[in-house]
Amino acid sequence: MNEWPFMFFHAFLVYFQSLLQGMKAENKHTKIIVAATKVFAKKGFFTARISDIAKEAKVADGTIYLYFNNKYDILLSVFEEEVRKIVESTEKLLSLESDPRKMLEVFITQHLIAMKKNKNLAEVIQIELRQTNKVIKDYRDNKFSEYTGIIANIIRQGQELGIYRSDIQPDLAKRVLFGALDEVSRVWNASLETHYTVDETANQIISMFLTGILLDPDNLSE
Amino acid sequence: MNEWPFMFFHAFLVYFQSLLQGMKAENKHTKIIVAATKVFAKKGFFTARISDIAKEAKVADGTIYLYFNNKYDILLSVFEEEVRKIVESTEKLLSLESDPRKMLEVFITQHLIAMKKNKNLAEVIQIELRQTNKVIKDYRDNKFSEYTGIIANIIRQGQELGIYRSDIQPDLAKRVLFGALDEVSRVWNASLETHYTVDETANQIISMFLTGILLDPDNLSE
Amino acid sequence: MNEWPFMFFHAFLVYFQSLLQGMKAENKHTKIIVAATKVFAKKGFFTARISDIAKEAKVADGTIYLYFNNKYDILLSVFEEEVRKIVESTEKLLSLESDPRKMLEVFITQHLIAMKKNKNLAEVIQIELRQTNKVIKDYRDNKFSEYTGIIANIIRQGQELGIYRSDIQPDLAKRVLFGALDEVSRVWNASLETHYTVDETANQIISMFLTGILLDPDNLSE
Amino acid sequence: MNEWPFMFFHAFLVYFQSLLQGMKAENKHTKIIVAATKVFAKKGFFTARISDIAKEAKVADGTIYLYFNNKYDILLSVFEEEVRKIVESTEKLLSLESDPRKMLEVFITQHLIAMKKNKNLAEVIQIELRQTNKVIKDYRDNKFSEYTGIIANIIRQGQELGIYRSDIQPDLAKRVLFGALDEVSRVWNASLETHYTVDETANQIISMFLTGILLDPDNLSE
DNA sequence: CATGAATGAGCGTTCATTCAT
DNA sequence: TATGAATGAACGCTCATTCAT
Repeated sequence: MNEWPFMFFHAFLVYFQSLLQGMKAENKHTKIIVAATKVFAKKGFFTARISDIAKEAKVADGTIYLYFNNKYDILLSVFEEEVRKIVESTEKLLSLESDPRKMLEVFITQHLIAMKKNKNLAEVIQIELRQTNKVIKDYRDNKFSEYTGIIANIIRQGQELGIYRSDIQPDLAKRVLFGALDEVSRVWNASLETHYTVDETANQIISMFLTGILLDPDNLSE
Repeated sequence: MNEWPFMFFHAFLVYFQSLLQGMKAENKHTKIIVAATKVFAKKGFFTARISDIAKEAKVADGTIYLYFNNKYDILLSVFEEEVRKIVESTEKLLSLESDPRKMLEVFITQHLIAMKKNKNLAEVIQIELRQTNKVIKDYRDNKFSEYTGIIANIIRQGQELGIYRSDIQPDLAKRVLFGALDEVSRVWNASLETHYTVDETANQIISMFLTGILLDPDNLSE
Repeated sequence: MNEWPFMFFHAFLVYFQSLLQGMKAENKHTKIIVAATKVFAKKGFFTARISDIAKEAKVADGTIYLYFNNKYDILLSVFEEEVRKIVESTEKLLSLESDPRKMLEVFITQHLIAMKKNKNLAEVIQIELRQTNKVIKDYRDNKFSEYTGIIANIIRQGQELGIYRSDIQPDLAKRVLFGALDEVSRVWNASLETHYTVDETANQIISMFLTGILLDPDNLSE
Repeated sequence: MNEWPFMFFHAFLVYFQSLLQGMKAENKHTKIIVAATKVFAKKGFFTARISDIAKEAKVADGTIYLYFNNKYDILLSVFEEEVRKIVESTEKLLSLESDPRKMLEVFITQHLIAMKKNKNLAEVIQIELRQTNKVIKDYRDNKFSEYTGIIANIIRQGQELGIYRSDIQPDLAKRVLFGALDEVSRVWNASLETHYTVDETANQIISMFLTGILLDPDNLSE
């Protein structure tokens, strides 16, 4: 039998199908990630049910296990995906700036914007950072520390340029700033009370972090 | 089987036990709180088992339900108890100071000391603040906000005395400071890496919060 | 407080309770074993559901896990219990005999009686021997081989007394006899067709195993 | 996307594939049977997964359902196929013999050889005979009894020729012999311990079954 | 009050089977 | 026919809570 036409067009077939399937698979994976982000944010990791995520993603429960190993794997994926996205967009924005003062302003502003826009994201970071098993934490913190590491790097650059105080420990300052930002956005999600706008909040935090809260810094308590 | 002797002496037993109960009750409640604090800190709220707490407290599982309505009620009690204690000790310390600058130093220092000394406490606050059902959160935040409210009050006092910048929003600043402190202590517990001492950390945070990280505050980015 | 009466009668109390609890626990454990034997026999290990066993034992599903680690542990316990019982009763009967010929008759007869009387037992042995994971099999076969080992021992005794042929391998003969007995009782359970009585069957097997099926053993095929 | 080329050549594809199907169908069916035999033997019916069989047969999971109705149907087919093969080869061998003594020797020897050579076969018979639902059992036993029926027939022939004892029940004897053979081969597969060779085993079983284990059959226990 | 055995609702996960391509 | 992604029913097991003693 001459198999030539078969093989030739089989190539086409495979090609077209791969186009479709790539999209399909991507879509389903993404759909589950998006759904899980929403559900985890709303109910927390432990209270969230696999069936909630499945329903939200409009797939069957079993389908989730075609894309993830287990419930925790979903959380991990959601977290890494969200962190990846924010690291990426942050670095893109920062590449446009060279002044470490401006860079911190950009970091602070975009973090707050991101958290405000995507409340799920804020929640999932909260959950991931505090809700899960310590054993696995270290690995993830390494992953996550890419993000906070950006702050430390900005500060180091500023110190080299003589803009930031050299007695400041960058690794401590990065926690101070991240903690401040995180707590502020936590409250946005947790409480129903009205709060300051993103701009106002960003300005205050920038100002506090850069110049402190003292009216007259030269006049410290004795 | 003749049950008479059993029942007869059971009466004795009950009587003797009742004698002990006045003092015991207090002790049991406390013992459970202490045990729960330890267990929640170690395993997290959802991963902690009632039987873990019971074992740690050396009581029977059922006994816990004589003192608490349900698992969540234990967490709430633990949280409130811990917050009560820290609010109390903080206010006692602050009552000895009048300079708002000194007062912030005291607050920062004692918070870090408390979290370092009692890692369980830090964990439980983390858990309580991020791990539990939103519906109930508002109530507790009100309860908890007594503590962060202290910061806001100090700042307001400082503003009235012209020490702190009047453009700073005290309710925002309290979150910024609490967030910074909380994140720093979270990392102490979460990671095994070595980190700065309490003193060093306190000094850095005090300095950052009061005067900012700029070397020359007058020379802001254009 | 004088604790003497308390402690004295507490001893009574503990004693009485231990009597009750020993019985209770024993009863529940036994109830589950009995129920599981019935259910496994009826449905097989894999088709049997924990809830079936619980229902049969009139306990809650969860109760089963107070007495057994997992489903397989139940099967193992059932098997060991049944084997223990039959080994025990068999050895009791055999201790009354000294003639190895009689002993084999006793073994064969009591095995068939036991299987006929307790069809569940026959089934559970079948299941256990063929239905479960090979990895664990060796351990259990060691346990089970106590029973078939009885046959080998009888044969060895007979060989020493010059009653049984010395060219017979006891370890092979024990499998031959056990296999024959087992297959016969398997069919009793599996098929609905009428079959020979226990006595008739026992006599036939005794006769076949001892003297073979040849009319004239001296006249073997050339 | 223009789907025209895809659809056009899909028609080709289907056409070419249809050409292959006559021969392929046979092959696939056989491939699946062979794969299933292997997998069932290795893991047992319940532990075996359809996907295991599919992988072993190098077909897609769904393909299996083009040839079999369900998982149990596969087992049934495997069993019948294996039994068919062994019945066929056994009868071929037996047709060369006329002496019922020789015939039993042939049956015993070839059964052990077959089980030793094809451990899968032994396992599948074990599984089929003991692992599956009773409801369906009778049908299959009828099917399977073709094989054990051979033993009964040999014995009946021997009885008619005055070679085998006329008091022996052929239907019982067939179970005794099959049970013995089956148990011996079960142990070959189940345990890792060394065991007798096929020849040695066959000789022992032949000898036991024909002449019994007594040294002097005339000297029965009183 | 104290106990801890018992309960049973509830969930994560598996896998035989289906079906669109 | 062939594929394998998708389905969803079903089950083993856990653990907060109850209650008889």
